[in-house]
Amino acid sequence: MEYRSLPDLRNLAALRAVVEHGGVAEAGRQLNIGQPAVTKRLRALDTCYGLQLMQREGRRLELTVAGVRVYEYARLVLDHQHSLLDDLDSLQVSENNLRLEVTGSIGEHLLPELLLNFAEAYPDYRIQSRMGYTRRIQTRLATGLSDMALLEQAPDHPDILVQKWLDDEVVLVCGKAHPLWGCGMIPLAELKQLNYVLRESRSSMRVTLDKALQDIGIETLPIAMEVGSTDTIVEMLQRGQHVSFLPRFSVEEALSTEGLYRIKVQGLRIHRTLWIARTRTTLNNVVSEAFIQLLRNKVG
Amino acid sequence: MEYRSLPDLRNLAALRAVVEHGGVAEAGRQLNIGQPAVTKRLRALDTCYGLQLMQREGRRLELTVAGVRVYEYARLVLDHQHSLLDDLDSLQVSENNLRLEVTGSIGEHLLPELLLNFAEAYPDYRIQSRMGYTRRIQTRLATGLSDMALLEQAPDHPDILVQKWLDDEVVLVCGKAHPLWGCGMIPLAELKQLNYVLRESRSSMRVTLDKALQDIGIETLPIAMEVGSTDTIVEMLQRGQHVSFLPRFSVEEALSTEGLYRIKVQGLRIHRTLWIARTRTTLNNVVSEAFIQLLRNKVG
DNA sequence: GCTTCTATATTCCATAGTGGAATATTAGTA
DNA sequence: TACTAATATTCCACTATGGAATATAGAAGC
Repeated sequence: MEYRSLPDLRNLAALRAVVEHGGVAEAGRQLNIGQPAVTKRLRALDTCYGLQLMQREGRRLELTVAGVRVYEYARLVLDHQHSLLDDLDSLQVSENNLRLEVTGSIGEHLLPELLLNFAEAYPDYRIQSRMGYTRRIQTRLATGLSDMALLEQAPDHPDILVQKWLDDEVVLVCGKAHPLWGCGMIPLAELKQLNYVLRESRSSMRVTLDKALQDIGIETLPIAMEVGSTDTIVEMLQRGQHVSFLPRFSVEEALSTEGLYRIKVQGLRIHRTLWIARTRTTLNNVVSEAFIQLLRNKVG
Repeated sequence: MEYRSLPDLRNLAALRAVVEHGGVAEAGRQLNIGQPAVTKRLRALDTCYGLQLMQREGRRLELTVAGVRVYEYARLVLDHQHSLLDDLDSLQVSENNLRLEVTGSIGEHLLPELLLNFAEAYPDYRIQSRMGYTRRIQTRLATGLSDMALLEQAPDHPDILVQKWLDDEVVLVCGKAHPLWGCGMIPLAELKQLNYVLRESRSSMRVTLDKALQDIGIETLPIAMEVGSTDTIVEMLQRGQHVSFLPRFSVEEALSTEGLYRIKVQGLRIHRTLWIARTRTTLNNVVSEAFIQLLRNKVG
């Protein structure tokens, strides 16, 4: 490779900043360097690639066609550098630290209390938690970037150990303004009459739901919208236009404070399991033992 | 972004070289710098990421866990830099230059002669050609990285104009050692008795072939192997174990020199079209006009 | 046209970083 | 213990970097 002609990453960062902040001076401010330094970095990039990457359009600088390519490269590289740092951070394994990953719904609705309880019970141990998609979490477990995960789907990977955690249920709910509020039990056939807002179709909850519905012969529901967050769906249900299927644990609170109503459906009961997944490396880890202890007690 | 703490790309290149050439001294040789310089670059990377990336195992340097991540990042970044340079090269549009892309089979069997003829007829014009997969070619056309393409499949994109070029045919062939050499016509039903080596299933030829076979009620053939290159397949056919379906234009020569034999099949004739695709920007381009002229004449 | 305003480009300089030559250090090996 | 084949360190000439001050270019007002 043309070692001597490699661009300087700070040149690329400068280009990116100029593009994204709309000017050399502002870019300099963002990068904590002066305006002349930024100008010189743009020059250096031009020279490095042998092309003009930006040109003045009036008093503003615009990317040239080549500039666009380089800018995209800059973004790619800098974004990856960012997530590299993140990954390296996750590699800092320590004896008293557990790197935990959870799915979005679990992170929103179950994790906060768990972490508080844990911190109280084991003040010397630390849990480093983050949310992510099931897929990504699996990868991170498998590649040693995390120690343990709480999931809505059991991963199937030779290096990942799974155990059951909680029984959950997918329930049909509506808001106070909906005609079915307080309706009691409805027949199965009525499901097709309703108007749905659901989590996106690749979420674990949807996988369970779609399979369960298919089992009882319902192939499609009238879905008005697919949304990425449970809380947003709960918001939308308040309007009274729609109903939704949601995991029970995530709406427990709304149900008890009467923010949502659970519509029972004759002959429909969708059970599922929440899972604890971990890597072999955590088998003798004290923090993970303590945390699993706590996970089990909270339910017992 | 942490502008001041960005790694130097040459540090990453050094890391990569050390890993891939198995030593600091050899890496230095590859990069045309001395061994001390390489060592210092490794040091600098360690400092930059705050972690040791390689450590001595005996007299050899091995990547640490963190080192593996950084090495992967280095590869990503440097490889993309490489293809960025390639792309920038393709942006060098000029009046007398045509950036042409062709699929593998066309590039191997039809292009060489076309280019020779063109160079002779229009010594002042230049054609810059490259081979690629249909998918990638379409993208490059659409994003302005190339001007024209010769394809086995017509792209469906609003900015890409297509016109028919040649009629082609997909034919069944075998080598001299095969029992069917010189057999004349065989019945359709015998197709399932043969043993096939075909182009990979996502190639344009296969798309045509699979569709045609399906139309006459043949869902699957006994495929012994899928191979990425027509020439390799022709090699393999010489062994006499297998037969193959191949585009006629790519075996024309082998058929006439008796390197291959075409097995006719009763009631099976698979026609298809080869296409000329180009972007709107080439509409007034002199080189593209001349080239299309030539493409049409060669066929008449 | 002339001035003013705002943004980018240039120049000059102190300083930090780079690569090479020579040399020290380390781990394996006879 | 001496030898060998690696990597690490040191020192130095040289280049590149960023800041302060200053020049220049385009837009807008008069």
